[in-house]
Amino acid sequence: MTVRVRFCPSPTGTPHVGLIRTALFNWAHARHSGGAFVFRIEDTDASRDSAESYAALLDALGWLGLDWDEGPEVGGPHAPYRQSERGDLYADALRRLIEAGEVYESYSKAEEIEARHRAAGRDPKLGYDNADRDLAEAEKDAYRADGRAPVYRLRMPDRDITFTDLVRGEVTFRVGTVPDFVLARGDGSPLYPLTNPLDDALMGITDVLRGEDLLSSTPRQIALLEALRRVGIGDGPPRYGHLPLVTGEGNRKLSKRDPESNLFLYRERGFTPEGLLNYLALLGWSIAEDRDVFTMDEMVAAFDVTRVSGNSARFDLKKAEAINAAHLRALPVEEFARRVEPYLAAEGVVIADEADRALLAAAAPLVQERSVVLSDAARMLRFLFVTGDGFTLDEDAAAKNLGADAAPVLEAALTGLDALADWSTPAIEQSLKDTLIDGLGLKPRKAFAPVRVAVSGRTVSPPLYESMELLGRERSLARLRAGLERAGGLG
RNA sequence: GGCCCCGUCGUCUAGCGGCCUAGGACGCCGCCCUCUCAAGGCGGUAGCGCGGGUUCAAAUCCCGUCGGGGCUACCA
Repeated sequence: MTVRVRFCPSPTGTPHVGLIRTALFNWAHARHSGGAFVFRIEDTDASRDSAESYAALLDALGWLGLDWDEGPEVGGPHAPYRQSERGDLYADALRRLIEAGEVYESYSKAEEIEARHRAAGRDPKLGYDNADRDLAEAEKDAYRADGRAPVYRLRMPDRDITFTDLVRGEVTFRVGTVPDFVLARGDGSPLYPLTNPLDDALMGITDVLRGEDLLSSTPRQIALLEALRRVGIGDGPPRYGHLPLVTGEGNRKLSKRDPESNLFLYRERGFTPEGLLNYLALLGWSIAEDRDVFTMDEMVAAFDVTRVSGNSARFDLKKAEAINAAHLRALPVEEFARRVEPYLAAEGVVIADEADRALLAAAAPLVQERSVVLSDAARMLRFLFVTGDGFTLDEDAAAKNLGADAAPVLEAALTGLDALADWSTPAIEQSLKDTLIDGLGLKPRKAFAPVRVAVSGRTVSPPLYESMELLGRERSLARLRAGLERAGGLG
C-alpha cells in the first residue's frame, strides 16, 4: 500500500518550530517511501482562524521547500483541502453515524456530570460519565422542551484499545478510561475530534505522524474510524507514530506564546532552510552515529520513522546556530552572496548596480566563514556599501576604541597610508605594520582595533586590510580622519 | 486526581545482551593559528535516576520505585 501522510495545521497564529518539525518528519517519511504528502488546513474554528495565518503557513512551507502533492493551491483528488469547505462531507458522515446508532444525543451539562460523580463518591474530575447513552425518546423530548440543545457523542467500544505506535511500540488504553466524546455541536457544526479522523479516512491517509500531545486522543480516533468503516466510510484506522515534543527552557512544551517558537524569527535572523531543517531533524532523529550535518536529500534517503526517539527534545539555539553555520560555509560563495542580499536590504543597503554586485562578490568570501546566520554577514558588510552619512559608528565600539589614546594611532596610520602609492591589501598591511607595530611599538591588538572601528564602524569586521582595499583609498582615509576627530585628534 | 508517554554527558543523540574502561555533536575549559570576530587543528570536562530480578554476561530484557512530561473543552 502506498504511503499517504498528511500535515494538517490549523491557521491560528505564526508557524511554530515544533509544528514545522512535524511537517518535516511527515514530508521526509512520504519522500522516503515514495508516498504522498498531503497538506490540509483545519480551519473549523472561525473565531480563531485567520487569513494571515493561512498565508504564513504557505510562506513557511514554501520557504523551507517542504512541497506537498495534494492540498491548497495545488488541488488533488480529495479536494477541497480546507475543512471550512468540507461541511457537507461532515454532515453526511454525522448523519450516517447517528442513523447507525454509533452516535447519540447527549444533554448533560458539565455541572450535572460533576454532581453525579460526587454523589457516587467518585472523583468529580473524571469527565463525562456516558449517562446519556440510552436516553428514551421521552427523556430527550423533556430536555428539548426545556430548551436544551444536545451535543453528539460517539459510543466508545466496550473493550481495550491497543495499537502499535510507529515510534513507541504497543500502547493500550484500558476499557472504561476513555469516555464517549463530542463529535459535533447541537447545531450539527463539526468539531476537531470528528473532522480530523474523518478527513484522514476520506483522504486515504495511511500513516499519521504527529506530536505526542495527541497520543491520548488516539483511542478516540481509532474508535471513530472503526465506526466510520462500519457505516461505509474509509478503511479503518491508519498507523500512528507519535513524535516527541519539542520543549523550551524548563522541559515544558514549547508554546506558541514562547518567542523562540516563532519560525519566522529564525528566518529574520538569517537561518537558511537547509540549516534550520537539519537542526529540526535532529530533534528526535539522527542520521548516523558520528554525523549531524546533512542535506535534505540525505535525510530523505535515510529517514525511518521507527527509529525516531521517544523522548522529548529541547530546542537548543546554540546548536541550531552551529548547524546553520556549517550549512552557510557549505554554500557556493556566489549563492552565499545572493542570499545575503535580502539581509543587506534589511540593513538599508540595496544592491542596485554592477559595481555593488562586484563589490558584494569580492567581499562575500571574506565573511562567509565568519557568519553563523546571514544577518551576521550583512552587518559585517554594511560599511562597504554606505557612503557619507550612511556610515555610522557602533557606539559601544567607538567608546571603547576611539578614545584619546587612539588619536596617535590613527594619526600614524593615516600618515603611512596617505603616502601609499599602491592601495592594495599587501601594501596596506605593510604600511600599518610599519607605522603601528614597528613605529609606535604597539601590540597588534592595540594597534588594529582603532583602525578597524574607524573604518568598519564595528569591532567585528571582515579582515581589515582586505576591507580597506575594497573600501577604497578615499573612503578609507576619510573614515580614519573622522575617527581621529572623534578620538580628539586635530580635526 | 485519572489516563498515557518518557528516563544515556548541561543539551541533542549513538547504543537495540558480550565489539562500551559508553561513541558523536553543541556548549564549556585549555592550547595552536591570528589584525577583530569566526572558522580550523589539538587536548580536556561531563552521562547509563534508583532498587530488585533474568543471564556466564545488562546502558541494553523484566518488575518495582522515583523523577520528568503530555492529555484530561460543545479549541485544534
